[in-house]
Amino acid sequence: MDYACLMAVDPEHVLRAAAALLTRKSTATMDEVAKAAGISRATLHRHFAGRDALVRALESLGIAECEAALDAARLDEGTASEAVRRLVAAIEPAAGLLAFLYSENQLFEGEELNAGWTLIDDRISALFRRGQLGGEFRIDLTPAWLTEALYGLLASGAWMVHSGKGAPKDFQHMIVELLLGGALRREES
Amino acid sequence: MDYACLMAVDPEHVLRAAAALLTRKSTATMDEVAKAAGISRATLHRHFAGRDALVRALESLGIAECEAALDAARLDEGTASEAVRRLVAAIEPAAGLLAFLYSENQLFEGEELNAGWTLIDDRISALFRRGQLGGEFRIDLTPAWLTEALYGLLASGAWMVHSGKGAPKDFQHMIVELLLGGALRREES
DNA sequence: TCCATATGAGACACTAATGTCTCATCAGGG
DNA sequence: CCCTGATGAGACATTAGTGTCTCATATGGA
Repeated sequence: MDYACLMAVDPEHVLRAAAALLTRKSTATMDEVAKAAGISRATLHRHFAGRDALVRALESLGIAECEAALDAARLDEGTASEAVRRLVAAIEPAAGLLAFLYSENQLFEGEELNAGWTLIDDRISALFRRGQLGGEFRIDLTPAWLTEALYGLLASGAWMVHSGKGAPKDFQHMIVELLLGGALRREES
Repeated sequence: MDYACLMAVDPEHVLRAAAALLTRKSTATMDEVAKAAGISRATLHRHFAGRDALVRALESLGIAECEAALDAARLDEGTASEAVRRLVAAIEPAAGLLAFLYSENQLFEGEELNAGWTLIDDRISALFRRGQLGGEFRIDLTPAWLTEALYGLLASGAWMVHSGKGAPKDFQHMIVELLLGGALRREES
Protein backbone atom coordinates (compact mmCIF):
# COMPACT_ATOMS: atom_id res chain seq x y z
CA MET A 1 0.00 0.00 0.00
CA ASP A 2 3.03 2.24 0.11
CA TYR A 3 3.61 3.94 -3.22
CA ALA A 4 6.60 5.84 -1.96
CA CYS A 5 8.17 5.88 -5.38
CA LEU A 6 5.11 7.28 -7.07
CA MET A 7 4.82 10.97 -7.68
CA ALA A 8 1.33 10.92 -6.33
CA VAL A 9 1.03 12.27 -2.81
CA ASP A 10 -0.67 10.09 -0.27
CA PRO A 11 -3.45 12.24 1.21
CA GLU A 12 -3.50 9.99 4.24
CA HIS A 13 0.15 10.73 4.93
CA VAL A 14 -0.46 14.43 4.49
CA LEU A 15 -3.28 14.29 6.98
CA ARG A 16 -1.14 12.47 9.51
CA ALA A 17 1.61 15.03 9.18
CA ALA A 18 -0.87 17.87 9.46
CA ALA A 19 -2.40 16.28 12.53
CA ALA A 20 1.00 15.84 14.14
CA LEU A 21 1.91 19.45 13.49
CA LEU A 22 -1.38 21.06 14.41
CA THR A 23 -1.43 18.99 17.57
CA ARG A 24 1.70 20.82 18.65
CA LYS A 25 0.98 24.20 17.09
CA SER A 26 -2.69 24.77 16.47
CA THR A 27 -2.07 28.01 14.56
CA ALA A 28 0.33 26.55 12.01
CA THR A 29 -0.08 28.06 8.55
CA MET A 30 -0.75 26.17 5.34
CA ASP A 31 2.87 26.79 4.48
CA GLU A 32 4.07 25.10 7.64
CA VAL A 33 1.67 22.22 7.19
CA ALA A 34 2.96 21.71 3.66
CA LYS A 35 6.55 21.71 4.84
CA ALA A 36 5.72 19.29 7.62
CA ALA A 37 4.14 16.97 5.09
CA GLY A 38 7.13 17.31 2.81
CA ILE A 39 5.13 18.76 -0.07
CA SER A 40 4.69 22.18 -1.61
CA ARG A 41 1.91 24.52 -0.63
CA ALA A 42 0.52 24.25 -4.15
CA THR A 43 0.18 20.49 -3.88
CA LEU A 44 -1.33 20.78 -0.45
CA HIS A 45 -3.87 23.10 -1.96
CA ARG A 46 -4.61 20.66 -4.77
CA HIS A 47 -5.60 18.01 -2.27
CA PHE A 48 -7.39 20.21 0.24
CA ALA A 49 -9.22 23.21 -1.14
CA GLY A 50 -8.21 25.38 1.79
CA ARG A 51 -7.45 25.47 5.45
CA ASP A 52 -11.09 24.94 6.20
CA ALA A 53 -11.23 21.82 4.09
CA LEU A 54 -8.07 20.57 5.74
CA VAL A 55 -9.54 20.99 9.19
CA ARG A 56 -12.71 19.26 8.07
CA ALA A 57 -10.65 16.37 6.74
CA LEU A 58 -8.79 16.22 10.03
CA GLU A 59 -12.12 16.22 11.80
CA SER A 60 -13.20 13.24 9.73
CA LEU A 61 -9.92 11.52 10.51
CA GLY A 62 -10.37 12.18 14.21
CA ILE A 63 -13.91 10.87 14.11
CA ALA A 64 -12.77 7.78 12.23
CA GLU A 65 -10.01 7.12 14.74
CA CYS A 66 -12.42 7.62 17.60
CA GLU A 67 -14.87 5.20 16.12
CA ALA A 68 -12.12 2.71 15.45
CA ALA A 69 -11.03 3.02 19.07
CA LEU A 70 -14.61 2.59 20.22
CA ASP A 71 -14.91 -0.54 18.11
CA ALA A 72 -11.58 -1.91 19.27
CA ALA A 73 -12.48 -1.30 22.89
CA ARG A 74 -15.59 -3.50 22.63
CA LEU A 75 -17.54 -1.33 25.03
CA ASP A 76 -20.27 -3.92 25.51
CA GLU A 77 -18.01 -6.64 26.84
CA GLY A 78 -17.00 -7.21 30.43
CA THR A 79 -17.42 -4.67 33.17
CA ALA A 80 -17.82 -1.01 32.32
CA SER A 81 -14.56 -0.28 34.12
CA GLU A 82 -12.66 -2.69 31.93
CA ALA A 83 -14.30 -1.19 28.88
CA VAL A 84 -13.21 2.29 29.97
CA ARG A 85 -9.65 1.05 30.38
CA ARG A 86 -9.67 -0.46 26.92
CA LEU A 87 -11.18 2.71 25.50
CA VAL A 88 -8.54 5.00 26.97
CA ALA A 89 -5.79 2.67 25.79
CA ALA A 90 -7.25 2.53 22.30
CA ILE A 91 -7.84 6.25 22.02
CA GLU A 92 -4.44 7.32 23.35
CA PRO A 93 -2.73 7.62 19.93
CA ALA A 94 -5.46 9.97 18.82
CA ALA A 95 -5.52 12.05 21.99
CA GLY A 96 -3.39 14.85 20.57
CA LEU A 97 -5.52 15.17 17.46
CA LEU A 98 -8.64 15.04 19.59
CA ALA A 99 -7.38 17.86 21.77
CA PHE A 100 -6.74 19.98 18.69
CA LEU A 101 -10.17 19.30 17.23
CA TYR A 102 -11.74 19.86 20.62
CA SER A 103 -10.37 23.39 20.81
CA GLU A 104 -11.10 23.97 17.14
CA ASN A 105 -14.72 22.95 17.54
CA GLN A 106 -15.30 25.77 19.99
CA LEU A 107 -14.74 28.12 17.07
CA PHE A 108 -17.55 26.55 15.07
CA GLU A 109 -19.86 28.12 17.64
CA GLY A 110 -22.98 28.65 15.61
CA GLU A 111 -22.01 26.59 12.60
CA GLU A 112 -23.15 23.07 12.05
CA LEU A 113 -21.39 20.49 14.17
CA ASN A 114 -20.31 17.29 12.49
CA ALA A 115 -22.87 14.68 13.41
CA GLY A 116 -20.09 12.15 13.95
CA TRP A 117 -19.24 13.68 17.29
CA THR A 118 -22.74 13.21 18.55
CA LEU A 119 -22.56 9.53 17.71
CA ILE A 120 -19.29 9.19 19.57
CA ASP A 121 -20.64 11.12 22.54
CA ASP A 122 -23.62 8.82 22.58
CA ARG A 123 -21.56 5.65 22.50
CA ILE A 124 -19.35 6.81 25.36
CA SER A 125 -22.32 8.10 27.33
CA ALA A 126 -23.98 4.73 26.81
CA LEU A 127 -20.96 3.04 28.30
CA PHE A 128 -21.12 5.17 31.43
CA ARG A 129 -24.86 4.63 31.64
CA ARG A 130 -24.32 0.90 31.40
CA GLY A 131 -21.92 1.17 34.32
CA GLN A 132 -24.50 3.10 36.30
CA LEU A 133 -27.31 0.67 35.58
CA GLY A 134 -25.06 -2.21 36.54
CA GLY A 135 -24.38 -0.58 39.89
CA GLU A 136 -20.74 -0.15 38.98
CA PHE A 137 -20.67 3.65 38.60
CA ARG A 138 -22.21 6.23 40.85
CA ILE A 139 -25.37 7.84 39.60
CA ASP A 140 -24.95 11.41 40.83
CA LEU A 141 -22.61 12.18 37.94
CA THR A 142 -24.41 12.25 34.61
CA PRO A 143 -23.11 10.18 31.71
CA ALA A 144 -22.81 13.42 29.72
CA TRP A 145 -20.53 14.91 32.33
CA LEU A 146 -18.45 11.77 32.62
CA THR A 147 -18.02 11.84 28.86
CA GLU A 148 -17.00 15.47 28.87
CA ALA A 149 -14.67 14.86 31.79
CA LEU A 150 -13.04 12.02 29.88
CA TYR A 151 -12.34 14.41 27.01
CA GLY A 152 -10.87 16.94 29.40
CA LEU A 153 -8.65 14.36 31.06
CA LEU A 154 -7.50 13.07 27.69
CA ALA A 155 -6.53 16.61 26.74
CA SER A 156 -4.77 17.15 30.05
CA GLY A 157 -2.95 13.84 29.70
CA ALA A 158 -1.88 14.62 26.15
CA TRP A 159 -0.66 18.04 27.25
CA MET A 160 1.16 16.50 30.20
CA VAL A 161 3.00 14.09 27.94
CA HIS A 162 3.63 16.65 25.22
CA SER A 163 5.08 19.17 27.65
CA GLY A 164 7.33 16.53 29.10
CA LYS A 165 5.84 16.81 32.57
CA GLY A 166 4.62 13.24 32.41
CA ALA A 167 5.78 9.98 30.87
CA PRO A 168 3.86 8.48 27.94
CA LYS A 169 3.78 5.13 29.71
CA ASP A 170 1.73 6.67 32.51
CA PHE A 171 -0.87 8.15 30.19
CA GLN A 172 -3.42 5.38 30.46
CA HIS A 173 -2.96 4.80 34.17
CA MET A 174 -3.22 8.48 35.07
CA ILE A 175 -6.43 9.02 33.19
CA VAL A 176 -8.23 5.79 33.98
CA GLU A 177 -7.36 5.78 37.65
CA LEU A 178 -8.44 9.35 38.17
CA LEU A 179 -11.58 9.01 36.10
CA LEU A 180 -12.69 5.82 37.75
CA GLY A 181 -11.23 5.97 41.23
CA GLY A 182 -10.68 9.65 41.90
CA ALA A 183 -8.02 11.11 44.11
CA LEU A 184 -9.32 9.79 47.39
CA ARG A 185 -7.56 6.84 48.90
CA ARG A 186 -9.59 3.68 49.20
CA GLU A 187 -9.65 1.56 52.30
CA GLU A 188 -9.66 -1.66 50.29
CA SER A 189 -9.78 -2.72 46.66
CA MET B 1 -7.70 56.30 43.13
CA ASP B 2 -11.02 55.90 41.38
CA TYR B 3 -11.64 58.57 38.78
CA ALA B 4 -14.95 57.03 37.74
CA CYS B 5 -16.46 60.34 36.74
CA LEU B 6 -13.51 61.29 34.63
CA MET B 7 -13.50 60.64 30.92
CA ALA B 8 -10.63 58.27 31.55
CA VAL B 9 -11.49 54.68 30.79
CA ASP B 10 -11.20 52.17 33.59
CA PRO B 11 -8.61 49.62 32.39
CA GLU B 12 -9.98 47.12 34.86
CA HIS B 13 -13.41 47.31 33.30
CA VAL B 14 -11.91 46.92 29.85
CA LEU B 15 -10.04 43.83 30.96
CA ARG B 16 -13.18 42.30 32.41
CA ALA B 17 -15.08 42.87 29.21
CA ALA B 18 -12.22 41.47 27.14
CA ALA B 19 -12.05 38.42 29.37
CA ALA B 20 -15.77 37.84 29.08
CA LEU B 21 -15.65 38.09 25.30
CA LEU B 22 -12.49 36.09 24.70
CA THR B 23 -13.82 33.41 27.00
CA ARG B 24 -16.66 32.90 24.56
CA LYS B 25 -14.78 33.63 21.33
CA SER B 26 -11.06 33.20 21.68
CA THR B 27 -10.39 34.62 18.20
CA ALA B 28 -12.19 37.90 18.73
CA THR B 29 -10.47 40.85 17.06
CA MET B 30 -9.32 44.03 18.73
CA ASP B 31 -12.32 45.70 17.14
CA GLU B 32 -14.73 43.27 18.76
CA VAL B 33 -12.98 43.57 22.10
CA ALA B 34 -13.26 47.34 21.91
CA LYS B 35 -16.96 47.15 21.11
CA ALA B 36 -17.51 44.70 23.93
CA ALA B 37 -15.80 47.09 26.32
CA GLY B 38 -17.84 49.99 24.99
CA ILE B 39 -14.84 51.98 23.84
CA SER B 40 -13.26 52.74 20.49
CA ARG B 41 -10.45 50.71 19.03
CA ALA B 42 -8.18 53.74 19.27
CA THR B 43 -8.74 54.04 23.00
CA LEU B 44 -8.27 50.32 23.47
CA HIS B 45 -4.96 50.71 21.71
CA ARG B 46 -3.97 53.61 23.94
CA HIS B 47 -4.35 51.44 27.01
CA PHE B 48 -2.94 48.20 25.63
CA ALA B 49 -0.15 48.53 23.09
CA GLY B 50 -1.49 45.63 21.05
CA ARG B 51 -3.23 42.34 21.13
CA ASP B 52 -0.19 40.78 22.67
CA ALA B 53 -0.14 43.28 25.51
CA LEU B 54 -3.84 42.72 26.05
CA VAL B 55 -3.38 38.98 26.37
CA ARG B 56 -0.50 39.53 28.76
CA ALA B 57 -2.68 41.79 30.87
CA LEU B 58 -5.40 39.16 30.85
CA GLU B 59 -2.83 36.63 31.90
CA SER B 60 -1.91 38.82 34.85
CA LEU B 61 -5.59 39.17 35.69
CA GLY B 62 -6.06 35.42 35.53
CA ILE B 63 -3.06 34.84 37.74
CA ALA B 64 -4.31 37.41 40.22
CA GLU B 65 -7.75 35.81 40.34
CA CYS B 66 -6.21 32.40 40.79
CA GLU B 67 -4.08 33.60 43.63
CA ALA B 68 -7.05 35.32 45.20
CA ALA B 69 -9.00 32.07 44.94
CA LEU B 70 -6.09 30.17 46.45
CA ASP B 71 -5.96 32.61 49.33
CA ALA B 72 -9.71 32.53 49.84
CA ALA B 73 -9.72 28.74 49.84
CA ARG B 74 -7.29 28.59 52.78
CA LEU B 75 -5.62 25.46 51.45
CA ASP B 76 -3.84 24.78 54.72
CA GLU B 77 -6.96 24.49 56.83
CA GLY B 78 -9.04 21.40 57.44
CA THR B 79 -8.78 18.25 55.39
CA ALA B 80 -7.30 18.36 51.92
CA SER B 81 -10.66 17.32 50.49
CA GLU B 82 -12.38 20.26 52.07
CA ALA B 83 -9.66 22.54 50.79
CA VAL B 84 -10.15 21.20 47.26
CA ARG B 85 -13.86 21.87 47.53
CA ARG B 86 -13.25 25.43 48.65
CA LEU B 87 -10.71 25.90 45.90
CA VAL B 88 -13.03 24.77 43.14
CA ALA B 89 -15.81 26.95 44.51
CA ALA B 90 -13.52 29.96 44.71
CA ILE B 91 -12.02 29.48 41.29
CA GLU B 92 -15.30 28.88 39.46
CA PRO B 93 -15.88 32.52 38.42
CA ALA B 94 -12.46 32.54 36.78
CA ALA B 95 -12.80 29.15 35.09
CA GLY B 96 -13.74 30.62 31.71
CA LEU B 97 -10.82 33.01 31.69
CA LEU B 98 -8.54 30.24 32.84
CA ALA B 99 -9.65 27.99 30.00
CA PHE B 100 -8.91 30.77 27.52
CA LEU B 101 -5.46 31.43 28.94
CA TYR B 102 -4.79 27.71 29.13
CA SER B 103 -5.30 27.30 25.40
CA GLU B 104 -3.49 30.53 24.69
CA ASN B 105 -0.45 29.43 26.66
CA GLN B 106 0.11 26.53 24.33
CA LEU B 107 0.98 29.11 21.69
CA PHE B 108 3.77 30.55 23.81
CA GLU B 109 5.60 27.27 23.13
CA GLY B 110 9.19 28.39 23.28
CA GLU B 111 8.62 31.83 24.76
CA GLU B 112 8.98 32.61 28.39
CA LEU B 113 6.12 31.43 30.56
CA ASN B 114 4.83 33.81 33.18
CA ALA B 115 6.36 32.72 36.46
CA GLY B 116 3.04 33.29 38.19
CA TRP B 117 1.67 30.05 36.81
CA THR B 118 4.47 28.08 38.34
CA LEU B 119 3.68 29.52 41.74
CA ILE B 120 0.04 28.57 41.34
CA ASP B 121 0.93 25.09 40.15
CA ASP B 122 3.15 24.71 43.17
CA ARG B 123 0.50 25.80 45.63
CA ILE B 124 -2.07 23.40 44.19
CA SER B 125 0.44 20.59 43.96
CA ALA B 126 1.34 21.23 47.58
CA LEU B 127 -2.30 20.82 48.51
CA PHE B 128 -2.49 17.43 46.81
CA ARG B 129 0.81 16.43 48.38
CA ARG B 130 -0.55 17.38 51.77
CA GLY B 131 -3.49 15.12 51.12
CA GLN B 132 -1.19 12.30 50.17
CA LEU B 133 1.05 12.69 53.20
CA GLY B 134 -1.99 12.78 55.42
CA GLY B 135 -3.14 9.48 53.98
CA GLU B 136 -6.19 11.14 52.51
CA PHE B 137 -5.26 10.90 48.82
CA ARG B 138 -3.79 7.96 46.97
CA ILE B 139 -0.13 8.16 46.19
CA ASP B 140 0.00 6.50 42.79
CA LEU B 141 -1.21 9.71 41.12
CA THR B 142 1.39 12.46 41.23
CA PRO B 143 0.48 15.89 42.59
CA ALA B 144 1.53 17.34 39.23
CA TRP B 145 -0.97 15.13 37.42
CA LEU B 146 -3.74 15.86 39.89
CA THR B 147 -3.09 19.56 39.35
CA GLU B 148 -3.16 19.20 35.60
CA ALA B 149 -6.28 17.07 35.82
CA LEU B 150 -7.97 19.76 37.91
CA TYR B 151 -7.25 22.28 35.17
CA GLY B 152 -8.69 19.92 32.57
CA LEU B 153 -11.82 19.30 34.61
CA LEU B 154 -12.27 23.02 35.20
CA ALA B 155 -12.07 23.57 31.46
CA SER B 156 -14.50 20.76 30.77
CA GLY B 157 -16.85 22.06 33.40
CA ALA B 158 -16.69 25.60 32.04
CA TRP B 159 -17.33 24.28 28.53
CA MET B 160 -20.20 22.13 29.79
CA VAL B 161 -21.88 25.14 31.39
CA HIS B 162 -21.11 27.48 28.52
CA SER B 163 -22.52 25.09 25.93
CA GLY B 164 -25.65 24.67 27.98
CA LYS B 165 -25.14 20.94 28.44
CA GLY B 166 -24.85 21.38 32.17
CA ALA B 167 -26.26 23.67 34.84
CA PRO B 168 -24.02 26.23 36.53
CA LYS B 169 -25.21 25.06 39.92
CA ASP B 170 -23.71 21.63 39.25
CA PHE B 171 -20.31 23.02 38.33
CA GLN B 172 -18.66 22.58 41.68
CA HIS B 173 -20.25 19.23 42.46
CA MET B 174 -19.37 17.72 39.10
CA ILE B 175 -15.73 18.66 39.29
CA VAL B 176 -15.06 17.98 42.95
CA GLU B 177 -16.88 14.68 43.05
CA LEU B 178 -15.16 13.34 39.97
CA LEU B 179 -11.74 14.62 40.96
CA LEU B 180 -11.93 13.28 44.49
CA GLY B 181 -14.20 10.30 44.26
CA GLY B 182 -14.04 9.17 40.65
CA ALA B 183 -16.75 7.45 38.72
CA LEU B 184 -16.74 4.21 40.64
CA ARG B 185 -19.51 3.65 43.10
CA ARG B 186 -18.40 3.34 46.68
CA GLU B 187 -19.69 0.66 49.00
CA GLU B 188 -19.83 3.06 51.91
CA SER B 189 -19.01 6.70 52.62
C1' DT C 1 11.11 7.09 -27.02
C1' DC C 2 7.28 10.07 -26.14
C1' DC C 3 3.37 11.51 -23.54
C1' DA C 4 0.29 12.24 -19.73
C1' DT C 5 0.28 13.66 -15.29
C1' DA C 6 1.50 15.34 -10.90
C1' DT C 7 4.59 18.10 -8.59
C1' DG C 8 7.59 22.29 -7.02
C1' DA C 9 8.56 26.92 -7.29
C1' DG C 10 7.15 31.23 -7.46
C1' DA C 11 4.36 35.31 -8.82
C1' DC C 12 0.13 37.64 -7.95
C1' DA C 13 -4.15 39.53 -6.09
C1' DC C 14 -7.18 39.54 -2.22
C1' DT C 15 -8.50 39.66 2.53
C1' DA C 16 -8.46 40.42 7.40
C1' DA C 17 -6.35 42.21 11.15
C1' DT C 18 -3.12 45.15 13.07
C1' DG C 19 -0.74 49.39 14.31
C1' DT C 20 -0.35 54.36 13.55
C1' DC C 21 -1.93 58.62 12.46
C1' DT C 22 -4.93 62.91 12.28
C1' DC C 23 -8.73 65.56 13.54
C1' DA C 24 -13.05 66.86 15.60
C1' DT C 25 -15.50 66.67 19.90
C1' DC C 26 -16.59 67.00 24.60
C1' DA C 27 -16.07 67.09 29.69
C1' DG C 28 -14.03 69.11 33.61
C1' DG C 29 -10.83 72.19 35.97
C1' DG C 30 -8.66 76.61 36.54
C1' DC D 1 -14.99 81.43 30.11
C1' DC D 2 -11.28 79.13 28.12
C1' DC D 3 -7.87 75.51 28.21
C1' DT D 4 -6.21 70.92 28.95
C1' DG D 5 -6.74 66.26 28.11
C1' DA D 6 -9.00 62.14 26.85
C1' DT D 7 -12.03 60.15 23.64
C1' DG D 8 -14.40 58.57 19.08
C1' DA D 9 -14.27 58.25 14.34
C1' DG D 10 -12.00 57.21 10.56
C1' DA D 11 -8.17 57.22 7.13
C1' DC D 12 -3.97 54.93 6.04
C1' DA D 13 0.00 51.80 5.54
C1' DT D 14 1.68 47.34 6.80
C1' DT D 15 1.66 42.64 7.54
C1' DA D 16 0.40 37.80 7.36
C1' DG D 17 -2.11 34.39 5.48
C1' DT D 18 -4.84 32.70 1.87
C1' DG D 19 -6.31 31.30 -2.70
C1' DT D 20 -5.24 31.23 -7.67
C1' DC D 21 -2.45 31.15 -11.39
C1' DT D 22 1.50 29.92 -14.61
C1' DC D 23 5.42 27.42 -15.96
C1' DA D 24 9.29 24.35 -15.70
C1' DT D 25 10.41 19.74 -14.29
C1' DA D 26 10.48 14.95 -13.41
C1' DT D 27 8.31 10.54 -13.12
C1' DG D 28 6.20 6.38 -14.82
C1' DG D 29 3.55 4.15 -18.33
C1' DA D 30 2.36 3.24 -23.27
